[in-house]
Amino acid sequence: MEFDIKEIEKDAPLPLYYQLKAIIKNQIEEGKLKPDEPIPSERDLMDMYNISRTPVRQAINELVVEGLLRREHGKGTFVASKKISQSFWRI
Amino acid sequence: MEFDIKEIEKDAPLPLYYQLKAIIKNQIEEGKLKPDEPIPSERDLMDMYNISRTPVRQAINELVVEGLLRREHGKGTFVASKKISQSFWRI
Amino acid sequence: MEFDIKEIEKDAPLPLYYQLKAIIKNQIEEGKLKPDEPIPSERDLMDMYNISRTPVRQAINELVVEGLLRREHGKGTFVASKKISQSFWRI
Amino acid sequence: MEFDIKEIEKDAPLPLYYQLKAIIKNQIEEGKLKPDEPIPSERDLMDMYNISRTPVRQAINELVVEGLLRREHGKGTFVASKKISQSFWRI
DNA sequence: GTGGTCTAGACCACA
DNA sequence: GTGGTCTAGACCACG
Repeated sequence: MEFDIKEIEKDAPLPLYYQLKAIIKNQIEEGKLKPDEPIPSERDLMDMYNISRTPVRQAINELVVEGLLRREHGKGTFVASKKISQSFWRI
Repeated sequence: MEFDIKEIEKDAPLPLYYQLKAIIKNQIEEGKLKPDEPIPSERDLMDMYNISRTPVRQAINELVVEGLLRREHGKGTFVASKKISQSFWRI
Repeated sequence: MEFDIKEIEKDAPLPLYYQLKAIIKNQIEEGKLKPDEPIPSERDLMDMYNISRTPVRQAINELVVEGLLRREHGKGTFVASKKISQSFWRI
Repeated sequence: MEFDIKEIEKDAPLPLYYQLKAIIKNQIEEGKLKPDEPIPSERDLMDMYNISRTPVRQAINELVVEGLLRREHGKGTFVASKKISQSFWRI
């Protein structure tokens, strides 16, 4: 698993969660995060970007809803296996 | 000893331990588990419901506190003998 | 709030949670922790004693059952307000 | 970590724990198990040799006393780091 | 950023 | 071979 810690701009006009969401989404689409691989834990993301829990969870939540990520309680958050379900629900 | 393996819903809004607690409680109250009979071991409950030991122990713990179960180290967990103690502690 | 970080002995015959429970209990009874004051967070206690969350929670759980502590989700764990409830439940 | 599952003879005149102890000792001395490496868990050893918990623990206990193994609660049992302590205590 | 729940293990103490 | 304790994490629900 690779995870680039690109920058988040705290003064940017874009919400923190939105920037983080874009970063994660990018890494999935670029293939740096592969299906069924774990992404960094919520706590790690908080520390990596020095942001609080709220934007981290909002970013992940939306990516889960969009079908790009899958959470497993007590285990972690993973890149979704297939993009089928994603496009299915997006209709 | 009979023990029905009703279903636990992993996506339910109710915690796993709470669902398991309700199942055990139910079987005691329906008389499927009788006083002084053993319930399945913690490891068996883990396997039966495909859950981890933590929710199993929490379910049992609470039923012990409520006076419905009694643990015996090295021997097992049993349905409490009388309901007297139970109602006694309930005020 | 004062909290003395007395020692926990990892090789002691007493379980870690039991030692921690005694430490907290002591400080309440000595008045170093006063009613409605918060005790250190679970994660702080983990760090202070270099132990895992399990014994920390077990120590606190038992003190809650004994009426010495009160938890507030999202806020913290506090010394119980009165000792009345405590002795009440003790019979 | 390598661990050869040599045979244990259940009908042998030697106690099970003694045979297991010899097997583990052998693998440490042959260097198949290296310092600070974990040995198989107690449960795994039970399953590997189809023996009960008692001989497994007795074998490990004695190797701990002899300074060849070191236990870490909740983590595992490891080959001792140095043989110094071992010979030290053996005097 | 707390407490609440859970995973997936391990060793320990008691029959 | 049970229940008891512990490790080292994770995500969840609530401020």
